[in-house]
Amino acid sequence: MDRKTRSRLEARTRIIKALAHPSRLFMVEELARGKRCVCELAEMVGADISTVSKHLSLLKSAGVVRDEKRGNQVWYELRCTCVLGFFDCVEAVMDSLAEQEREE
Amino acid sequence: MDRKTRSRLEARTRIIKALAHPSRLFMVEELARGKRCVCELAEMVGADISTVSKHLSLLKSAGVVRDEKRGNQVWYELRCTCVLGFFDCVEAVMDSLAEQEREE
DNA sequence: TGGCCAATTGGCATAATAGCCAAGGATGGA
DNA sequence: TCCATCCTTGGCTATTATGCCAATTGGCCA
Repeated sequence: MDRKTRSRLEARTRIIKALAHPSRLFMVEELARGKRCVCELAEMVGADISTVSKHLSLLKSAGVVRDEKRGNQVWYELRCTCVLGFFDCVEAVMDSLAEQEREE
Repeated sequence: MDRKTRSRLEARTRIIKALAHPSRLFMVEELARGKRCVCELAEMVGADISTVSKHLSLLKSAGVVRDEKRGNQVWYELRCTCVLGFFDCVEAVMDSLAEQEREE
């Protein structure tokens, strides 16, 4: 694996890692329905606001979401709805895994 | 976030996490071209065989790949090619991120 | 049986993540 | 100006992930 390939894969990995957490998946699904502010998401996720803020910051730096300040609130929105396409595939893999386990 | 939702998201997370590593991405792309044995992949990735074996074991338990013993070798193959669809989306997110950075 | 090769597993050290509390910065209203 | 609210950041600990070496398993062949 040469340096160029590795660098390309690391860039992809940053985005995939950003999605690889239950709370972040939850927020992405929620943001697919519309903009939400941090305190709303924190309430829904059921974690400390600082934790949720860090999750959002991570999603933002990965390019998955975008933020917008309004007064003293910060609203987040999905930047790329194609991310939702991930989930269909993930479901397919899960079905495939279930099938595999039945085989054994 | 209720218990049922969390459990569903954790299941999805397992699969996404399995893809969230440069070497594993590399192997998935390589397996998209056809079956490969562990030593071939280890050679290509440029890591210790034991490391590659653990990566493959992780991908397998996530349901992304399947293995098949032939003599004293083990061949791996993609179980669900839809995983490749991830990458198109990832590219889109990366483009979107580049755009975001130009804006700022 | 003994030796070799492929692969997995155990063990360990290091690095990266996650989550909370506390502190700080910004905004809006009284 | 003072205070409350919203959010982010720093700091810390606990957990998890990574990658190597060493040891082990399993198959093949002489």
